[in-house]
Amino acid sequence: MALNKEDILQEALSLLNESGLEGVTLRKLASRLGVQAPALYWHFKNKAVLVNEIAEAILQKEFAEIKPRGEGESWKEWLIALLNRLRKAMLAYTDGGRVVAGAHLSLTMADLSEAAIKTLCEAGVSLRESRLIVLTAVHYTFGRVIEEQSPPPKEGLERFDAERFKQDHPYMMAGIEEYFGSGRTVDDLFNDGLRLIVDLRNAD
Amino acid sequence: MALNKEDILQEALSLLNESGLEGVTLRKLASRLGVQAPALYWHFKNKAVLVNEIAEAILQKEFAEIKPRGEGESWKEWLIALLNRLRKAMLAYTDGGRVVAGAHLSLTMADLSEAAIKTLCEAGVSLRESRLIVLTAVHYTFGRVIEEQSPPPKEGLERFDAERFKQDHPYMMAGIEEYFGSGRTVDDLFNDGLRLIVDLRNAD
DNA sequence: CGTTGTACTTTAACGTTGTTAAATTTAACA
DNA sequence: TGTTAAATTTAACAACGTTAAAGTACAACG
Repeated sequence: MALNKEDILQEALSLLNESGLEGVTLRKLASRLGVQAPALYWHFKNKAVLVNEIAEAILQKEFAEIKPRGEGESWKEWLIALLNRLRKAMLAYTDGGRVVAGAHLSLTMADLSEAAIKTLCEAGVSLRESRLIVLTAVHYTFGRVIEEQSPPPKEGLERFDAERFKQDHPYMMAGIEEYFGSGRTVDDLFNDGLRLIVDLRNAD
Repeated sequence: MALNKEDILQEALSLLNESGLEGVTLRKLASRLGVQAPALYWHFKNKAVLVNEIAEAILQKEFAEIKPRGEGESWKEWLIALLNRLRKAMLAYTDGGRVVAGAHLSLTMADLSEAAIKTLCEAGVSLRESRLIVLTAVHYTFGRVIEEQSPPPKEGLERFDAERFKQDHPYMMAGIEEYFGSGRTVDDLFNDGLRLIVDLRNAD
């Protein structure tokens, strides 16, 4: 019963979720599949392409098909929904942001960008602005998710004077308190930023 | 003549530029410093904190001091200039984006964010919007630089049908041609995106 | 002068990683 | 059955981060 690319990727995904990107090791992955590490080299030429395919698999779970814009839906709402799905796809796996953003040459990302630019154009936005908005929103989403998935402050990593920090960054602290104190979440924060980019400044 | 943190970081920076992040190995770094690898452990508790300090050093080269807003300068221009410096700092080193974005708990980044939010507030922007704009712009910059520093398509990495790709992504291709064909650069693209975020939609 | 102690480095080793070469098993088909 | 291609194993390599222990330098102190 020969191994199969789909199964390998499936197991790689759950290993990723359990151990993080650094934990995805060829031997661990092989062992879970009941096989020796070098066997994987028959299916992937090296680890880098394995990771690339993991990224593709992550995206594919959410973007098997890309919903076209609905009737009563503005292109802005549509684009925001699309990028929420992109974020969700990456957040679904440990280090998903780093994995996906680091994967160059992703077909799914290309299809997604193509669909987005096309949708904006067909809604009357110029080609240049369509591309600009989509690229900006995508990169924002990458940067944002990578930050969200950064490891927690690592309790006690060298002595870090929290009191001193607060004192030196009053605006940051006040801003955090003001924002989350009013019941908003990190999802809201992501979408508020997105709305800046698509120029939906005072909506919802 | 004992080693010294500054010298180690300086050498680490040049090694980073020559070999990329994966090339920054404790043995290579030690060898350049005329020392054995374990010697570095007296100065850094492990490689992770070494890399964190490398990130800090990268930022510090550009942000030893943060220029306050000038007289005739709008907060939008000021913020855009600041983020251009941030991008420049990261682009100055191989994998600088990944290194800096991956470094959590960077004091320089915190100071930078604090200064930015403060500057916007003092220019009359609300605390919430100041924070929102700054966070969004910073994450956009991270995502963008990481993408810019992604390794070149790796000539011939598995068979990749460029012709097919162009055919399947006409809007992307047209958008690229339209943009760069008119003499614009990647720096322009970065700034055009930035202007979306700070709401400077039709200015140059 | 000799001793003690702290700052810094080396030597030696461990376990783990990605990867390759070669031998070997498994499956498919004539 | 015999042959060929597909798939995996065994064995090994160099390189990695990291630790423990020993060693060196040098200042301070009695």
